[in-house]
Amino acid sequence: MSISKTYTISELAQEFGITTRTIRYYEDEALLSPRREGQQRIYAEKDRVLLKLILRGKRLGFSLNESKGILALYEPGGSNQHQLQTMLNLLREKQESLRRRLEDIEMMQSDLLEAEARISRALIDGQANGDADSHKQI
Amino acid sequence: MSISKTYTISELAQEFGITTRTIRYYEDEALLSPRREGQQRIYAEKDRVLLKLILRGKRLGFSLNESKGILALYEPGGSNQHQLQTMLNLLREKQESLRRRLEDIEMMQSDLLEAEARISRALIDGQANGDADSHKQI
DNA sequence: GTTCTAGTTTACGTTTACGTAAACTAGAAC
DNA sequence: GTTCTAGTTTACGTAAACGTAAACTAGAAC
Repeated sequence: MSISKTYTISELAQEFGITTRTIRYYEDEALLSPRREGQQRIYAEKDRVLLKLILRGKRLGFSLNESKGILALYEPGGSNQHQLQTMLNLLREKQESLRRRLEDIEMMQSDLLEAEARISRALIDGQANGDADSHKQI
Repeated sequence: MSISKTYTISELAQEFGITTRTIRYYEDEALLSPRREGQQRIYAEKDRVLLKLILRGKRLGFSLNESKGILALYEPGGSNQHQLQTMLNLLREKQESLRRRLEDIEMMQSDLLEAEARISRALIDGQANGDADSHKQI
């Protein structure tokens, strides 16, 4: 196996447009646990992927704690039947919640499309009047 | 026109599974502005719709301030060409951001599907062994 | 050897989005 | 008339997710 690439904290910060403070905070919250070299943190590709997943979760409105739960699903562990079943259940919950969010997005998208049509119409109407009535409240 | 239905604050709170405190807070933040009857708040259907949009935004990870911006897009106003153009731009930004979120969801969904497959396999393997090795870390 | 440059720890501060408690009001029910 | 039952205002408290500043470390560059 080739020695996989590693990253410094500021490299990751720059790549994802966040601060180093944020990355260290995620470590405090036990979402990341990079290797140490002396006193410096060394991030492996795996850590980078985790960070990406965390930020994706954030954009979707998951709390760090929820994301933590999701990250656990990617880990190899969970050895016995009971733990595996628990993980499967959690997984399905998360999938459900994603489906709901998908619906939310779709509804909001169609709302925004309607709004766009309405505003576009108003713009065109305005041009037709040579913008004579642009002071009027519609 | 028929007199449209109105709601009390606790009716809305119950319908959406939130507290009255939350609803009043949204009013403080100028996201809602219900009618008053004496000292009581009376919510019209319009207010209910706004509330629904706010909560949808919340589920999608929008801050109240972002939602406020989105709500503005549904209002009739914005009379002159410049304002309309600004709104149109804002609209398209929001649509872009929704598209990104949609991608996030799709990626996370496929990740979760993979995880599900992996865990299901582990479960079945476990059964095949009569769970003999359930203590082993995989 | 000192002066950058990242990186680190520690710790207090801040914003957002409410929770929670206290003290008041006003109609309804008895 | 008082006792519920919503509803109201005011105000302090809180959890999450960082921001920000201070004081330190350690290798690199000169």
